[in-house]
Amino acid sequence: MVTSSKTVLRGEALKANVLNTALKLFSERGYFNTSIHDIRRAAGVSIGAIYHHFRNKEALAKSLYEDLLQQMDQAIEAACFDKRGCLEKSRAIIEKMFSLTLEQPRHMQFVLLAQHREYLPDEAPICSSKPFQTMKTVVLEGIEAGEVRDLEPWVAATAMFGGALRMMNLQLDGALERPLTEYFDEVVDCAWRGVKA
Amino acid sequence: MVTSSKTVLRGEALKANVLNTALKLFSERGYFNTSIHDIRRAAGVSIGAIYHHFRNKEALAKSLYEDLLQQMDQAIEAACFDKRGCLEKSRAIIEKMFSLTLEQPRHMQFVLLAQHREYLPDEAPICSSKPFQTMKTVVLEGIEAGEVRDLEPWVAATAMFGGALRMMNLQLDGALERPLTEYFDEVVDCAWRGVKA
DNA sequence: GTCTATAAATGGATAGAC
DNA sequence: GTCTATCCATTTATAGAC
Repeated sequence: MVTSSKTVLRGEALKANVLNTALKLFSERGYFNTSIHDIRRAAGVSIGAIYHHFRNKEALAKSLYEDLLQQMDQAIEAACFDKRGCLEKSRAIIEKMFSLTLEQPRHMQFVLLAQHREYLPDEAPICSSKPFQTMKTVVLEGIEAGEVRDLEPWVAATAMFGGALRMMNLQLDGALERPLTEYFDEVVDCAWRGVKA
Repeated sequence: MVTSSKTVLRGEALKANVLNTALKLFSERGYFNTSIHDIRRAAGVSIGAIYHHFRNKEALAKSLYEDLLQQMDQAIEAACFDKRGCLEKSRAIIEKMFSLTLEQPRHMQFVLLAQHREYLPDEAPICSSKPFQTMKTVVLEGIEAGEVRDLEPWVAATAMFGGALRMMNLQLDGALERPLTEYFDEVVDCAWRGVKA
C-alpha cells in the first residue's frame, strides 16, 4: 500500500498515496495538528496535486472517513454473513472488530475515537452510522427471536457491545498488557450473560 | 455561574468567568475551533487579561480538564462513600454519572469525549485518570469479596461500566428519545448479570 | 495532472500604556 | 490587573507555468 518515495506517482495512484498519508497523519496527530503542507511533505507530492484531487482539506477527511466506515461495515457484514443467531453474530462482530483494532489501529482510531463533527459539521454522529446500526439490528433480531431478553433496544445494544468497545479503546490507548484478542472469550461471555433470555 | 456581561469582573472572578466561557466554547465547538479571540469576545474581557491568568491556550485547557476530572472524581467518591458491596457502589457511580450527563452535558462532553492528547501532549489517557481508576477498584474489590466472578480485571471493569458509558455517549450525541436516567435500572441490571458471581 | 510561488486570512502571543 | 495595538508564524487555498 505504501509506495516507495522514489516512484513518481500520478493520477489515481497519487490520489491513493495522498489518502494513505493523510490517514496516517490524521490518526497519529489528529486532524487539526496536520496541515496540508505536512501531508504534501510526507506524501512527496505538491500542494497543487492534492488540491487537484480534493476540493479542500475537509473533503479529504470526509472521503477518508466515509471510506473507512464503509470498509468497517463490509468487514462486519461479511463476518456475520454465515452466522445464525444473535450470540454467534455478535461473537463474529466483536472478533472482527478486535482483529481490526490490532491489525489497523490507525484506521480504528480515526473512525472510532476522533471527534469528526469538529471538522465535518454535516456528518451524522458515529452511533447512527451503518456498522453501529448493524450491531443494533443483530441484537434487535435476538429480542424478536426470544434469544435476548425484552430490553429497551439501545440498552440491549450497548450492553452487548459496550464492553467490547471500551476494551478496544483501552487497547488503542495502550492500557492493556496483552493483545486484545486474548480477552475475547471473557468479553463476549460477560456481554451475553447480561442480555440473554 | 454565568455573570452578567454588564458587570465588570476583576481578579479571581474574571479568571473564573474566562474558565466558564472557555469550557462552553471548547465543549460546543472543540478546542481547535475556539480561538483565544473567541474566548475574549464571549467572556467580555481583553486578551491581556486572559494571558495574565494563563500562560497560554494549552494551560487554560489543562486547568479546565484537571478541574473537571477532579470534580467528577469527587462526585463519584461521594456517591459511593456510604454504600457497601460492589453492586451498590457501581449503581451509585452509574447513577451519579448519568445525572451529571444530564445536568452538565458540556462538562461531560469535554471530559469524556474530547481527544485531549491532541492538545495536551503530556496528559495521561483518560482511562488511567482517577475516576476511571475508582471504577476499576470497585469491581476489583468485588472480585476479592467473591461478589464478582474471577474475571480479568480490565474485562470485569469494562463489562460493568462499558454499557453505561456508551449510553452516556448516546445521550450526548442526542440519539436517545428519553432522558438517560430512565434507562438506568435496565443498564445496571444487564451489567451486573454479566459480572456477578 | 502536477508543479512552484504567492495571496489572504487567522491565530497565538507580546509590548507597553493605564 | 486589565487594556489596546500589533507582531509574527502558520495555514488554507489559488494562480498560472509547464
